[in-house]
Amino acid sequence: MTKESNDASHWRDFENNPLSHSMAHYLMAIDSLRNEFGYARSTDVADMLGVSRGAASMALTQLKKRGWVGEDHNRFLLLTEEGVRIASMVEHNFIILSKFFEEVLGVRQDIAAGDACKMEHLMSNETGKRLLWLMQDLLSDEELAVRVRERMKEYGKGCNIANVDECPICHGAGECLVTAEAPDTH
Amino acid sequence: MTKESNDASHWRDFENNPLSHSMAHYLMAIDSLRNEFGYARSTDVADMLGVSRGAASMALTQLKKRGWVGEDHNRFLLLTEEGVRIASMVEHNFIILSKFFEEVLGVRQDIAAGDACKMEHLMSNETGKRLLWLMQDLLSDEELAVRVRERMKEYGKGCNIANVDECPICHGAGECLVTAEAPDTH
DNA sequence: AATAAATGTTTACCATGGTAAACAATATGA
DNA sequence: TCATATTGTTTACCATGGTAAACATTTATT
Repeated sequence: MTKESNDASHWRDFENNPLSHSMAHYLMAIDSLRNEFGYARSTDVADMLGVSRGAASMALTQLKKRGWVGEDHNRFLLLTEEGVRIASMVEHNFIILSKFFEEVLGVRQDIAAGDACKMEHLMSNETGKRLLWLMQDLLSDEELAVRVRERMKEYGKGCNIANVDECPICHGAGECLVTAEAPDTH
Repeated sequence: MTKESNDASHWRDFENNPLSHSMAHYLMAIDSLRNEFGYARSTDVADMLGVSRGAASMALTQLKKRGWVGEDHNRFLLLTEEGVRIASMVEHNFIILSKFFEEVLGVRQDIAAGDACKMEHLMSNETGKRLLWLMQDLLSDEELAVRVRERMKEYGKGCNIANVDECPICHGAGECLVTAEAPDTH
């Protein structure tokens, strides 16, 4: 294996993701505003997202060009069919991820929501649907679900793996985060 | 609730993440090169990541300023203690996520790896450690693990939830992705 | 209808993180 | 040693996605 073949081709899929985090939130803001107030204007979107009217104006121009946003007969913003599909997927991914982190893994609510918000637009539909499929069981009252949740309750103040060799992931090879403190960067 | 209070304050944590996707991969490239060849130079990093030497030069200057990268007595690139910690966490997160997607959820290997690569630097240590804790069980041969994996095998060609009302997440409210096709954007 | 307020757009700017190309500094080999 | 390669850095540029401020347009209100 040459060093070039290692990683070069795929790591930049992140920046080439067809849907940016920013665009996802513009779409969801329109969806949310229309559900709550029945209409959405550029300024409302800007206020909801906490950006300037100029930023919203330019972003919405892009979204219209991509065919994800349109206007209704009153010139209010409207998601196209495709726009609705994308916004729905991201919203669904957020709910799936945050519920999984919070209700299955037992992560603190704000951390769970923060992590989910960052990842929501990056999880593929395939992964999202399978995670949902699993959670149908894990959030039920059946024995399997109860035992998984019981197991997570044993996760104490920190991870109780005392020895790095016990890590089922790295098997003690190299640096292991099981016992490590979180860096300042997270 | 005003519309402003909704979402404005947190969705931009994504772009304010102290560790960018790009920076994470520069750190991991140095780690990987040193493990494989015993040294890492700017050009090697550029080749491994498939970017120009100029881009690598500028990125590495930033990483040195942040105190995550240094040079050894031969002027070869070196991760600082903090750099190692960050690179390790991201690498660990990648392994945890891709194993979870592939071996627990049954996602196709390339999709699992792609999703994990995009999310690796965004998952908090808290969430990562708890997911690892859960996977210690789910990847074992114990009854609980076997039953979870059996359950995932029942996930057929698609999600078999025929009716949106059956979705345990949205309970039929609004657009539901359970039965939806993946948009082109993923 | 005239004025004022609200809304929307454009412009010049910022930062990140790429490129290509010019240039500078090191190695290396005849 | 001297010429050539390799390695590293800088520069001018690109795109995304923000800001503030100027400007234009639309909607109310008197």
